[in-house]
Amino acid sequence: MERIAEGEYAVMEVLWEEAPLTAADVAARVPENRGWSLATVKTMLSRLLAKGVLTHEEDGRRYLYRPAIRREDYVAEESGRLIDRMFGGRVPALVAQLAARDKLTAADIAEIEKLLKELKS
Amino acid sequence: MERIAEGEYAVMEVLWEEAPLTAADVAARVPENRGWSLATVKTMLSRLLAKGVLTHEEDGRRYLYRPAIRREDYVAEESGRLIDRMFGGRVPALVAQLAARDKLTAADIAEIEKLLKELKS
DNA sequence: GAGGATGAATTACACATGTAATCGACAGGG
DNA sequence: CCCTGTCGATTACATGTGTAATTCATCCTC
Repeated sequence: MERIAEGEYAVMEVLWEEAPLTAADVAARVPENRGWSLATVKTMLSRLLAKGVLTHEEDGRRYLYRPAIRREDYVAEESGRLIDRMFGGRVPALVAQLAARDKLTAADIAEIEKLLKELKS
Repeated sequence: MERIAEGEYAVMEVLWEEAPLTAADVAARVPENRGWSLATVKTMLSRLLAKGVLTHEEDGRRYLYRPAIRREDYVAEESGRLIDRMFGGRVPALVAQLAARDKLTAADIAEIEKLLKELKS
């Protein structure tokens, strides 16, 4: 699957949240803190189309954009890539790292334990 | 902290494994499948120096390179970044994702549970 | 029907990255 | 002492990315 750059990912998030949308709609929904102009968003949309991760259908003079890939699939791929690169593919190594950095709250721990318990059943 | 590109990261891995090293040593230790020339490795080293994530000391006419940042720190930052972007900062969401994708072996699960149990004590 | 708003497409440009080649200095072998 | 190999430094160049401006067509409003 094509890589999606960080900025482009923000556009994908918008469309995973709600689709189809026009370019203007997407621009309106992109997080404020990006500070993007409509032109910038349109560039992103073109590039995402070129990468094949978006599709568009004509709606009069405009396009309606929608994702061509599923969020879960992309997220799974990226997570896997990071775990492979940084943790030798070992998920426990990632969890150990998070633990060592105090990234796990008591609630997180409880939730993960519950998840794992259900997994085993 | 400065971002480290994927290729550059491979060079950092070498130096985290063993340091200090000369440029030639690093090149010799970079994974084969990269297929990099010595020149390429030297470019990487320069860029990593410029980013401040490596230091070098003179050794006669050569340099000896060594990491200026700790692997754990960098890995922690990158993991955090991914978890923030893709899972809204929620580690359990990441674990759930991995579970749903069958990325967790029984051994992984057992190991993680052990880890979490120790954490609580 | 003319002019402004709005769409997508095209072009722009700087910085990052992958992937080197080349250059000038110098050290060591003959 | 000169040649050759080796060093780091400089330069190169294509592609990706962030961030638009410009262009050209078209629709809507007055």
